[in-house]
Amino acid sequence: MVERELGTRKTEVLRAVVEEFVRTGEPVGSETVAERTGLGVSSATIRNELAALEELGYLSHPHTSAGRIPTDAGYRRYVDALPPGGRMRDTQRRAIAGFFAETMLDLEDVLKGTTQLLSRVTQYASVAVPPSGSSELVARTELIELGSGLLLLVVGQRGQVDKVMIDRPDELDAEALATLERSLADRVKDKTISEARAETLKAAAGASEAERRIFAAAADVFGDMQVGAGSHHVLIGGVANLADEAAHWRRDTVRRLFEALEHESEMLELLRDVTAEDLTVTIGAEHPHTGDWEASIVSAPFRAGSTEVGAVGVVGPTAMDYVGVMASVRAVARRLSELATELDA
Amino acid sequence: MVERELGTRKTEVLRAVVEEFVRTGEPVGSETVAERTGLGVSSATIRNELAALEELGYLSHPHTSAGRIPTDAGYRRYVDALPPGGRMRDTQRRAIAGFFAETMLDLEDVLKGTTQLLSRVTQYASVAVPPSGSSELVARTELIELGSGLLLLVVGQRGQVDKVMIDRPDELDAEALATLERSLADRVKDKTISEARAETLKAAAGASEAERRIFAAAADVFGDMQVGAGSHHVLIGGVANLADEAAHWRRDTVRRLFEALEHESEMLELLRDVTAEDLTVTIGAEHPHTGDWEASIVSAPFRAGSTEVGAVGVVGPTAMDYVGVMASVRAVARRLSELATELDA
DNA sequence: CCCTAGCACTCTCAGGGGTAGACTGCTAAG
DNA sequence: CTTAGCAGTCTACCCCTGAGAGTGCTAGGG
Repeated sequence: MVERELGTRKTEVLRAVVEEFVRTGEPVGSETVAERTGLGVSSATIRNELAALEELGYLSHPHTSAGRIPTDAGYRRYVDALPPGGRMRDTQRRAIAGFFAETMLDLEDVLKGTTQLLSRVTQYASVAVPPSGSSELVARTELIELGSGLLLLVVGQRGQVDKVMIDRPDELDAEALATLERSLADRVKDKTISEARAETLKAAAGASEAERRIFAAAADVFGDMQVGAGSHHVLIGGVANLADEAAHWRRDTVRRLFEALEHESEMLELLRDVTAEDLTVTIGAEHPHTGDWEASIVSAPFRAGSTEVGAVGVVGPTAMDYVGVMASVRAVARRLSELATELDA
Repeated sequence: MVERELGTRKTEVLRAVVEEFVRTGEPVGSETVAERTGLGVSSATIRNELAALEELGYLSHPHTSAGRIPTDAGYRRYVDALPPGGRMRDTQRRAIAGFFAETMLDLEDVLKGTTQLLSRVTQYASVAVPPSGSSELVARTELIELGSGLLLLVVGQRGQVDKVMIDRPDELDAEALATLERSLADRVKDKTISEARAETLKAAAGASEAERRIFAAAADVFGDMQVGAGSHHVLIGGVANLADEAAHWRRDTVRRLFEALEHESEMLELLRDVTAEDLTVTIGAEHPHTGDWEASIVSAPFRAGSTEVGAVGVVGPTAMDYVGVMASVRAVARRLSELATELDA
C-alpha cells in the first residue's frame, strides 16, 4: 500500500471513528462523527469522507445500514498520525510516578511490579521481558553439597541467580569437588554469560564422565541465564482484564492468547523483532506470529546506559485506547531505563 | 443437613444425572436417565425419584419443562458416594507414569511440570504449592558484593534459593561485611527457616543501623522462604483451558478466578484448610473464600516421609469430571510423595 | 405397596412476519 | 465543494406460533 497524504480532514474523521469506536464498541455513524469532530460540516459531507476512507481500506462496514468500524489498516493509520507524546490521564501519571518513587534495588522485583502497574493503569494485560543477560558478567559460581545432591549456583553481576540440582557423582570426593568448583570459577569468573557458556561447554568436552556432567549442567544454567535469570523469563500481569475483554473476542483469540501467556517462548516470540528503537505498536494481523487474531501489542524497550536490557508491553484488543496505552508504556519504559542505568552505575 | 441414607436407586439416579450433565452440559431428563442407568424401570418411576431428589435439594430445575441439573449439594452427595479409588483413562495413566519415569532432582522444576501434566490430563487448570519450608534447614547464607549493591543469598537444605538486594551501607568496609556474613552464617546455619527468621530478627534488634538493615533483610528472606522459596510460591498451569470453560460460566466467576490465579496469596487461601489428609474436593460455594462462584477444587497434599510438604490441585467448573480428576490428582500426589521422600533420603 | 402407562400441562426454543430505527448513498440545488 | 432531502437497505426487536421436551398427576396392574 502506497503511503499517501490523506488530507487533514480525512485524518480527523478517521481519528473520530477510531476513538468513538474504542470508547463505545459500537459502529460509528456519520452523524456522530459530525458532532464529535467539531469540523463544522454536515453529516452528508462526513458520509462522503467515510465512503472514501472505506474505499482506501481504513474502515469497514458490518452491513449496509450500520456505522463504520476501523480496519487494522485504519488503526495503523490512526496510530501513525497520532501527535508524538500523547497524554495520560492524571491518575495514570500519578500511579506511575508513585510506583517509581520508591527505592528499588532488584530489577526483577521491579519488573514484576511493573506488570501490575501497567495492567492496572491501562486495564489490559501487560508483559515484561527482563534483561536477556547474555552480556552480563558472572560474579560468582558455587558448587554446594546438600543432603539430596549437588547444587550448582550461578550469580550474575546484577544479582540474578540461577541454579540447578545435580546428582552427586559418587566417584568424586569432597576434595575433588572443591577442585572442580575452583576450576569452574576460574573459567567463568568475570566472563560474560555467553562466554561462560562456551567456556563450560569446551571444558565438558575434555573431562571425565563425572566432571562432564557438572560442566554440562553449568552450561545449561548459563544457557538459561542468557534468556533471563531465575525461573520465569517473562513476567505477566493483569490477565484478569482480558477475561472482561473476552466477551468481545473470538473464542480462539482468547485461548491462543492465554496459551501464549503461559508459554514463555511464545510470549518471547510475540515481543521479539517487535520491539524496536522507541515504541512499537503492532496491530492485529500485522504480527507475524499472531495469525489473524484481534489483539494489539504496544511495547517499548528499556536500557541501562546505552545497551538494551529488556522490554515492557501491553496486550489488548485491537480496539484499544492507543493514546493512553502508548503514553503509559513509554513513560514506564523511560522510568525503567533511568532505574536500570542507576542500578548499573 | 442431616446425613441420611439415600437408597441405592436414588444414588444411582443422582449419579446418572451428574455424569450425563457433566458429559453434555444439558439438563437431563427422566427418559435419558432411565436408559442410561440400566435399572430396568420406566421413566415414570425415574420421574418420582427425580422429584424426590429435588425435594432433598440435590437437583434443580431451570424451568418446568427442562431436565434436572445437579445442585452443589448434589455434586457433594455424588462425590461422597463415589467408590474409592476411581479409574483413570489409560491415556491419563500413561501420561502420569511417563512424566514420573524421568529422573528429576529439583522439586520445584518437578512441580512446574506437574501443573502442566495435570492440566493436560484433566483439561482444567491446575495449581501446585511447593513445600512451605518453615521446617527446612538453612544450608548456607552468603553476602556478596556486586557493582550495584549487596546481594544476600540463602540456600536451603533442599536446594531452594532465595535472595534480596540490599543497598550497600557505606559505613561498612569489606572487612566489616565479612564479619557480618560470618556472624549471620553462625546464627542460622543448620537452623530451621522459622528459627533462622526469629534469630535474625533478634540480631537486628541489638545492632548498629547498617547491620540492622542487613539482618532485617535476611529476616525478610527467611519469611519469604517460609511460604515457599524462589519468586513464585504457587505454580499454575493450563489457564487456557479455563478460557474454553468461560463460555459456560458467569462473567464474574471468570474474572475472580483469574485474579485469584494471579495473586499468590489468594491462591494460597483457596487451597489452605482445604487440603486435608488425603484428597479434598471443594464444590462451588462450599469454599469459604469463593463466595458463590461456580468452581470446584480437587486437591491433595504430598509428603516427604511423614511431613507434609506441599499440595497439588485442579480447578475447574462445578460440572467437572470428578472421577477422572480425583483419580489423577490422587495419582500425581502419590507419585510426588514418593519422589519427595526419595529426594529427602 | 410399588410400578407403569397415559395424558394434560407447562415452558422453552426456533422460526416467521412485521415494524421501527439507523445509516447509507444518491441527487439536485446552493 | 458542500448540504439538505429522500429513497433504499439492513438489522434488531417484538410478537406470535408450533414443535418438542419434559414434567406431574392419576388411575390401573402386578
